[in-house]
Amino acid sequence: MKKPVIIIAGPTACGKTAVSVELAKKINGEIISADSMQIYKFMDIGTAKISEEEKQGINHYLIDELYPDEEYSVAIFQNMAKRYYKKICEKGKVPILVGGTGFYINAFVKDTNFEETENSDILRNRLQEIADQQGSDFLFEMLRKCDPKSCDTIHPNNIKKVIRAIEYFEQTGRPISEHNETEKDKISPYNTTFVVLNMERTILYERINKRIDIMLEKGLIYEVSELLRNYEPNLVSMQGLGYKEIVSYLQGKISLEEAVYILKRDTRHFAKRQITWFKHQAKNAKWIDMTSYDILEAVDDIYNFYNEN
RNA sequence: GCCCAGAUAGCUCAGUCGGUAGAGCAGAGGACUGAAAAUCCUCGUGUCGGCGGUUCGAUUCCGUCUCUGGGCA
Repeated sequence: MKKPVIIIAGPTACGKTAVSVELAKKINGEIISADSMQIYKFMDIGTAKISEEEKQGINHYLIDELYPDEEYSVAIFQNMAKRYYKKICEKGKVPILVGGTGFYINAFVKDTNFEETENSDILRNRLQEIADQQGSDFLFEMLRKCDPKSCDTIHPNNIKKVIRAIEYFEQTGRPISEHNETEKDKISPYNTTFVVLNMERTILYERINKRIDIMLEKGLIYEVSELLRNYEPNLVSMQGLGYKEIVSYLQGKISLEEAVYILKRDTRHFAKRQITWFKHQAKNAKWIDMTSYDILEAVDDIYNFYNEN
């Protein structure tokens, strides 16, 4: 029999946090965060991280576990999430995976196979240099030599994807297209109750704009300036929404007004990309429209859906 | 009141030596399998301010009106 897991996904600012805590209270659950940014300590306001009071005594994992200069990735997430999943089950509690990073959720649900490889920054940098100097098309032709099949699915301009494909081949001797093929149609080892929270687009965008205004009031600028005292602005963590824009402002590259405009706009774009991902990836998920829905109404829906499974 | 400059896509603007128009941004859709809050792809018809005139034909030239900037009184 497959092990159960409840997944609460959805775009940023749609109410995942509040719903998940209420659900956890109701079913004796614990929460694993599937969020690529809330893992970092000291990054609280910009990531809209749940506060201690908001947790209401519910255990949360994969929040505040790494320092901003530590590496985090799907593979690391998956590893840690699996460990916490087991731990929660052993306690006799229900594991709830909550977050907006769809890529991570997929990796957990399908138990995607990530092989152990050593850090390859040198190779990545070398390939990036080739792209910068000889052009992205040149790099793309390099990919064609080792993995022609990937050239059908990766766009030549998508340098990050091209680099990863070449890197994969260099490290494993096999094309990544082959790997993707086998992992793609994998059947989940879990019995998933997959819920996607969503909202009428214009309302969601209003909530995003408002949430950013509140972040500013709470001291986002101070949070970022404090981070800059100990961490480099080029860290992956500092590329998060709310951080890179405020860094640009603090460095005098743009005005505060511009920074806020860009932050709101890019967060809206991000939400849209999240929705696109779940539409395509979260098959047999139950979508709940939160536009005029109460948190407890949503919790009831999820509870019923969970019991049907 | 007078003079000057504008009025074109949701916004900022380009352009048509007269043959009904196009960029950026916004917005929409999509991809993604070890950077994912990342990265990348696709999508542009709108009384060209109103009304007249010239013309085969006006968004483009002329007149006039309205509105918005700026200047002079």
